[in-house]
Amino acid sequence: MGKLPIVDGRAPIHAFYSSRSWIEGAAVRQLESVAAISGVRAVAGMPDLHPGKFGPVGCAILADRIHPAFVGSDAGCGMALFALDLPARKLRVEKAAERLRKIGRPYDGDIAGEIEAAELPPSDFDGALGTIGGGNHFCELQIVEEVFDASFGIDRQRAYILAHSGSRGLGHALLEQQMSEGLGPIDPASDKGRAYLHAHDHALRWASVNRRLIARRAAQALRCDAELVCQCSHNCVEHRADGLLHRKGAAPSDRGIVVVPGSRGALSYLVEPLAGAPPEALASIAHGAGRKYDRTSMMGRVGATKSDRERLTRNPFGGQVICDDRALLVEEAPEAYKSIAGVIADLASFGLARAVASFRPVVTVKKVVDLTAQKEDRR
DNA sequence: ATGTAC
Repeated sequence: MGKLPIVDGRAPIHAFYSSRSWIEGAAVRQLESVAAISGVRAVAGMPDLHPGKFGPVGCAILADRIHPAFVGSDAGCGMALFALDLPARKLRVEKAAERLRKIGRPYDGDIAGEIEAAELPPSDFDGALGTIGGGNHFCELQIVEEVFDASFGIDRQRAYILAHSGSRGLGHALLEQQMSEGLGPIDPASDKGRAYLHAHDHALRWASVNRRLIARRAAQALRCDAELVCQCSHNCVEHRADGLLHRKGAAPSDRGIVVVPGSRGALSYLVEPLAGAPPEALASIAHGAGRKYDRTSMMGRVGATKSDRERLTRNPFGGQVICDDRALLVEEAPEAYKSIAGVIADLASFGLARAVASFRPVVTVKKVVDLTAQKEDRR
């Protein structure tokens, strides 16, 4: 974060992680820098905390004004879980992977119709609707590993889709605009504040529609239907009675069940946030495993030979990874992430959430390079 | 993170 002014003293930082969650010193320093910013009222660090470009990821920040940097470049990014009417026992990994490959290509359906049906205003970035994007985004076919609480209707006979994506170019343009204006805090009652919140809300709705369309495309590819189980954003800001609550890589704990995914080589957990959670957690929980190692160090850690790449396209459960981008395949290797079991154990021991069910990855779709389209482009 | 800077 660099040097930041300390004006009113420092806001309280509450950490909801133990030593088992591999918290880097750099991430804690970023948290302290945030707490020292004038007008910041409280900071909560989650067990998936790790350093980010504009500040810590895996935290909630309560402030007197809007800080676009705390929302980051992908407002609305989040998780959505869907149940498929597809029997888990009928799944064949190779066949499913072959069918799911097509969702890595641009959506060739009626985007304008989707935008209209969702009552979204048209935008310059609608061409990306229904696509996964890059970075840590994915669409994963999963089966149930274990059900801890049957009352939420998780059915071990069914297959599931987990979509992690965001607002694509829309959120990026929103932060770019703020950066060009100095990236300072904004009074929510000002014209600028209202304009930011309006664009932010648009990005959140767009991202939610995007995740639903990704899941629908996946279901169509698998010749079945998808039914929403839960969805939420983990990059956002909301106006509350006690201030502006920013979540940067933190899921809400006041809107029902939440998926906390592990890496593509680990289980994902559906959790129930607990009503009796301490208020210092700022109505938030962890949003995933959290990065353990930065992207640039991963090539040296996992190797770059053909056999290294082959290993990276499979997961420890016998599942497959679809990722044509070699660098991304390495950067997002399971080894780059913390233990999701440790994150879930921390959430439980601090009284923030309890596990409802766990899921195992069968096929993870990342970036697909369409060779036929490339050839056509060259002509 | 990015219809991805040069």
